Amino acid sequence: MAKQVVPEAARQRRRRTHGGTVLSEEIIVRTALRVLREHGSTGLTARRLGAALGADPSTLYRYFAGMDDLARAIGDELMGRALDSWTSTGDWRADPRALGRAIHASYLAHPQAAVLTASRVTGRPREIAVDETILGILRGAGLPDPVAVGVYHAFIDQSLAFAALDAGSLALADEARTRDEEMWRSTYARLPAESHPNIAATAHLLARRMPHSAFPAALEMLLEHIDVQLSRVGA
Amino acid sequence: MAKQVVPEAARQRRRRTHGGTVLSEEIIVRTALRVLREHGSTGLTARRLGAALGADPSTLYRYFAGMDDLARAIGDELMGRALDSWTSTGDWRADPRALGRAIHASYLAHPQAAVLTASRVTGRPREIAVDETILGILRGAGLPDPVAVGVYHAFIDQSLAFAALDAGSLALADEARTRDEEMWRSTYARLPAESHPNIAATAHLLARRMPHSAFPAALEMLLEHIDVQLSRVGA
DNA sequence: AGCTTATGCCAACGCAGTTGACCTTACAGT
DNA sequence: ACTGTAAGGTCAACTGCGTTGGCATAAGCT
Repeated sequence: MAKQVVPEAARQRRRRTHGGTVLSEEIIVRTALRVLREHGSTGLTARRLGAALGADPSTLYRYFAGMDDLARAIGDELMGRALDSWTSTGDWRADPRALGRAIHASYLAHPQAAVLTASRVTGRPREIAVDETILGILRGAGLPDPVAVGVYHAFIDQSLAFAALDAGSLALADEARTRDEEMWRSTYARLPAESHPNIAATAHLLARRMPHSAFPAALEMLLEHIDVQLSRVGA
Repeated sequence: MAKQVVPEAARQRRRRTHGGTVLSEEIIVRTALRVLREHGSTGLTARRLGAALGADPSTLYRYFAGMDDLARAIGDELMGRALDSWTSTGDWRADPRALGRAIHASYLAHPQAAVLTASRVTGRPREIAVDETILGILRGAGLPDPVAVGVYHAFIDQSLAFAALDAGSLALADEARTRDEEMWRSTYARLPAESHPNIAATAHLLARRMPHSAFPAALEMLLEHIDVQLSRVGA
């Protein structure tokens, strides 16, 4: 019966695996992060993870409903780490900036895992905690509820979306990544000025800018937007 | 020899498949889009696509280096459709708004395909055409080159990132999607006000806002940012 | 008409997720 | 301390995946 998954909190009888280790959701997720880092975003397989744990692949189905369920648990872990690394200062401008960067950084610390998970909203406890925190900051700053909800929505989706996109390029194999970065110097820089005048005119700027993330800039635009909204309300 | 892929332009001898159809890159990509729509973002397999084409799966390797190569071709097709559906008006504010929405809409018209491809930058011709167009709009509006490059970067990444994220929720199976949308009414709306006061206070607004995309709002923030930058330059 | 070879098909490889049957051992109740 | 129960481990096998090498055939050139 691989369909019945016992929740972590209700577990009591933990047997040893063939390899001698004692399993738990936490250990499995941590090991999965290691396997992902070592074998890439498509390298997390039940057999490989089982081998890394010293356990049979089918054992995983005692803890997760399937590989998809495991992936969501990994995403929840990254979101939790982001929130843990963040502390409130009470400043409405510094707080969302730091939290956004914490989320982005937490996912980018595990690019291969981020590729797997950042594109989905899980609705798990730690994600909800982040939501509550952001809404609290925005409402505390004085934004009317409808505006706060709109900004919150853009904030969380933007953070996750950029995390997924930036992780994608970061997760490329070394060879592929440098080839990707070189593209801006080779392909784009060599476009003739007649057919692509704007790219040609800014090629040197593009080569410097494109290998980095646009997330910080987008985040500042969001904060700027809050500024404008607050001045309209008259806070 | 499945490694030698003949470029589409150089093809001459087209044989009929067992099913009677005559193949081409375009037909394969179009059929792939159909298979993706019918079977989901993970449902595009060589065997299934072969069956849909009335051809042997291995035949695909005469046209693409592998399933990954096919995926990039699909992404290029979506980007091309976005650019084709857009026409310049000369207005620096209306043009990027319409182009951003065209990109977003083109990907969301094929959510399952977007999930597969929107997270990667291809550097293919049609993507380059979009880049050149945006840079032209921004520089034409009067932005200094460094600012224009920064805004362009945020614009293209934001469009792709949101396309990937929004496509993700749209690509969920019907059953899973409605369950996802209901989450904001059930799970979030039922959170106790003591532990989650901000979510509780705005639950009705969240339920209305969250099922929709935050991309339009983020796009407006970007346009707003251009406004501010232009006023600083003094245009 | 005949030659070349691009382009199709077939069979098979290793690996994937997943499941059902089966042990085995940790704990609860006495 | 003893024992019954079932959680939680293993094993073997299923289907389907991407991919490849060998082979057949028909399209187009001369």
